[in-house]
Amino acid sequence: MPELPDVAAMKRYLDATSLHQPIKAVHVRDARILAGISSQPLQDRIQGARFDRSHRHGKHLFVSVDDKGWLVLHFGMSGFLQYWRHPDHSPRHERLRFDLENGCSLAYASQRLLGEVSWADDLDSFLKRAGIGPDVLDREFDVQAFQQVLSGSRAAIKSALMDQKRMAGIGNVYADEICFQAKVHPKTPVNRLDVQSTSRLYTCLQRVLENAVAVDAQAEKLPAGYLLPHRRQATACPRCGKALETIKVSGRSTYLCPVCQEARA
DNA sequence: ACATTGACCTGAGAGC
DNA sequence: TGCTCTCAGGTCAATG
Repeated sequence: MPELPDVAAMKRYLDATSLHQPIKAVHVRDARILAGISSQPLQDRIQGARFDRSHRHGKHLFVSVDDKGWLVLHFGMSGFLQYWRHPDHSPRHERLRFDLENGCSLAYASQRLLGEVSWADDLDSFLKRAGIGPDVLDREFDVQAFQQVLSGSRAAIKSALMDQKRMAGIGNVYADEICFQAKVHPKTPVNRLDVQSTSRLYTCLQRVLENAVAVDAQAEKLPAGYLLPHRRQATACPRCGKALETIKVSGRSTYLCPVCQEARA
């Protein structure tokens, strides 16, 4: 689930529920989720403090803790946040829980443990050290920046879109959507894209992600004509009605319309 | 440089 | 019901 729009929705959720409350207790329910910090130091830093504000970059959510540093949340394939009031509503795969002063709790849950929770003293150095590229919805990530991070690549465009070192935020599902909207075959090598296709990809990237953020990443609320809600049913192309195709690109399941996204390479 | 594969984990769902 | 197999929206390392 958690690509840029999903993480943006979780940021909104966290901001609306959990900021400015003193944190009474921190429960590490499964320490395997922690990376680069162990339970005790994490508890020491957070217990008694408050979450000030949050910041999203790509698929990472950073939560400022009393301006002393950042709790870093990455959700892997199956992570999410849940906030609740009554004690028996904790989510199934709760890995980390914060009990707030107001009696409510915020949990980081993750079935598959593929994400990780860590700590950063400074955002920029964290991102730099992790090699994470620019956030694709950052103002500064304009079409020139997009061309720049693609230049010299011979990779399949879908793989390049998903490469967090080039640009951060796009995952398997939205990469498919962007290619579909731009009418580009996901396997097209980057160096064989013409100027029009590249700029169309950029425009679609922005529009798709902004639309998804606007509806909190709820697939059923996306505009008509999107591919995403039809995943897994492998039905008909929402644009031309022809049968959708399922292939592998860099080992990942890929949905496309072979008519609308005709391969030219 | 790039694709592929397997690993990391834990299920859900399909097929038998 | 229960078993086995495949698949899942992320990323990393090893290999060709």
